[in-house]
Amino acid sequence: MYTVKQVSDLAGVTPRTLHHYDQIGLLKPSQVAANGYRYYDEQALLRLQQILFYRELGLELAQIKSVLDDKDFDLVTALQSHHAALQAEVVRLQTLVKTVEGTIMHLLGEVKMSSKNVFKGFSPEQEREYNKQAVEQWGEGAAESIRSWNERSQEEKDRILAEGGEIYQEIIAKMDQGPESEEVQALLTRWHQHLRCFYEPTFEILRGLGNTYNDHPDFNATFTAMDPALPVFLQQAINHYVDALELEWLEREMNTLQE
Amino acid sequence: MYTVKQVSDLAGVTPRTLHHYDQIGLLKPSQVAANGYRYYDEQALLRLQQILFYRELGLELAQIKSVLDDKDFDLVTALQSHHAALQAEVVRLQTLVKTVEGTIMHLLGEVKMSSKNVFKGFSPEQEREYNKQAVEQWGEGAAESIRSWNERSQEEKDRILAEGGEIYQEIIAKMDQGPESEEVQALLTRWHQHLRCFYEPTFEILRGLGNTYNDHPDFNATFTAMDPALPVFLQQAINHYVDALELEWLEREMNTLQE
DNA sequence: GCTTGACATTGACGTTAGGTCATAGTTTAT
DNA sequence: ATAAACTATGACCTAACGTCAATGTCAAGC
Repeated sequence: MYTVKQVSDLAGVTPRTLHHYDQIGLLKPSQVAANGYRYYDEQALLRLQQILFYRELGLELAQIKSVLDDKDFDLVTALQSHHAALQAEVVRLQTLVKTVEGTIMHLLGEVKMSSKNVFKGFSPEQEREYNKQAVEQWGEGAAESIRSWNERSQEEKDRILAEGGEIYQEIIAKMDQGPESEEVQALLTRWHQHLRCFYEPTFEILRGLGNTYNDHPDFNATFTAMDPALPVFLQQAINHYVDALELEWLEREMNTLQE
Repeated sequence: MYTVKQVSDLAGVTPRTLHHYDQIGLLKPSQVAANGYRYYDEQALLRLQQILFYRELGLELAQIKSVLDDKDFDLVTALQSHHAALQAEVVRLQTLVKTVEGTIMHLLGEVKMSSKNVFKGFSPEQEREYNKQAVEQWGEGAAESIRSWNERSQEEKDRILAEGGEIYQEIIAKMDQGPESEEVQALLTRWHQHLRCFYEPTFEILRGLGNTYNDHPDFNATFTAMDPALPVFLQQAINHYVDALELEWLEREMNTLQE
C-alpha cells in the first residue's frame, strides 16, 4: 500500500492530480482509511500507468475512463480518429510556422529599414546632421543606408528626386478631390513605388513617413513651399493609403491561413 | 459606424467575442451610446482585423494586446519564440502520431487475433461447435484462424500440443512456489512463446485466456484432470504475468515518448 | 507529554477564450 | 401596437489541474 506522496513520487504526478482523478472517478484509491487518507495498491499503480500513457497520447481523461472501464469501448477506432486529428493539427501548425516565418520576415524588413526613411532630397549638410541623429537613434545601420544612396550616380539621384517632385506636384493638382479620393490614392501608389527605389518600406515606415512629412520642420517647410496645405494633406492621404494596404495584406494572409 | 451584429458578421466572430474583447480592453467600441449600445468605426475594424490575424497565428489575447498597445513591444522576438514553440509542438505531435500508430498496430494484432484463442487441443466435434460460436461472436475472421490451424501437418499439431502439455506439467511441478514465483513466471514465458506458434497474443487475450482456463467448463475440466488446483492457479499466475508484461511495455513506450 | 515538521484532508478560486443560457431593455418593421 | 430582431448585463460552463487556505494527522526527538 502506497500513500499519496509515494504514488505521486513514483508516477511523477502531483498529489493534486491524484485527488482530481479520485474526484472524477478515474482512479479511486484501493482503500480509504478512517481518517480519510488514500492508499493505493499495485493494481492501482498499474492503472495509473495506463492512465498516464493514454494521457501522453493526448486523450482526454473522460476518454481514458471509457477506455479503461467500458469493456466494449472501441479503442482502435478512437485512436484512429485521434490519429487523424493529430495529423490535421500537425498540418495546421506547419502552416502556422510558415506564416509566422513570413510575418517575421516582413517585420524584420521593417526594422532593418526603418532607419532609412528620413534621407531623401536634402543637402549634404542636412544629411550629415541627420546621419548623426540616425546613428544615435538607430545605431550603425543608418549610416549604411546613406552610403547606399550616395553610391548612386548623380544622374540617377537627379532622376529619382525629379520623379519624387513630379509626384508631389500631381498630388497638389488633385488636392481638391480630397485625401482619400481614388485619384490621390492612385498617386500614392506611384509614390510608394518611388520609395521602393530606396528600400522596401513597410506599413509602419510609411505611416511614420506620412507623419514626418507634417510634423518634421524640415519636411514640413519643403512641402509647405510647394503648397501650404500639402503637409497635412499628405499625412491624411498616406494614413488612409496605409490603412487600405494593411487591410489588404491582412486579408491575403488570413486567406492563405484558411486554405 | 457599425453595430455589434454588423461587425460580427463582417469579421466572422460572434457578438460574445466582441463583448469579451471589450471586457478585457482588447477592442473597445469607438462609441458607446446612452443605452449602452456599442458602435465601431473603420479604425476599430482595422484593429479587429489585426487581432484576428495574430489570433490565427496562435498568440494569446494578452500578447496581442501588448503587440497592439505597447509601442515598444518587441514583436519580432515574441514571434521568434512563438515560432520556436510552434516547431517544438510540431515535433511533439509527430512523435505522438508515431506512438499512436504503434499503439493501434499493437491493438489491431489483438483484435484480429482475438478469435483464435479458444481452439487448441480439442476434438473435431468440439472444434465445430466453437467455430459456430466464434463466428457469431467475432465474425468471419474466427473461422479463418481455425483453417490456419488445420493447415498444419498432423505431426506439427502433435508436437505443438505436446509442448503445451509439457509446460502445464512443469507448472504443476512448481505450484508449491506460488503463482507469482519466479519459477512459475519463467514457465509462463515459455507458455507465452508457445502461444506465439499460433498468433501474436496481446495483453487482453492473455488475460482472457487465463480467465477462460478457469471459467470455461471445457478448459477447466481439461486442467482439473491434470491437477485440481491448476485452473485457479493458472488464472492467478497468468494475471500476474500479464500485469508485469504490461507494466514493462508501458514503461518502454513512455520512455520513447520522452526522448 | 509536547513540539515540530512532513504529510494528509477538503474547499474554493484561477487559468483560456469565449459558449450558452437567462432576463430584460431597445429598435425596427409591419 | 405588436412581434421580430437586436441589444445589454450577469452568471455559470468548459479541461486539467495549480495554488492557496484552513485544518487534521502522524512519527520523531526533547
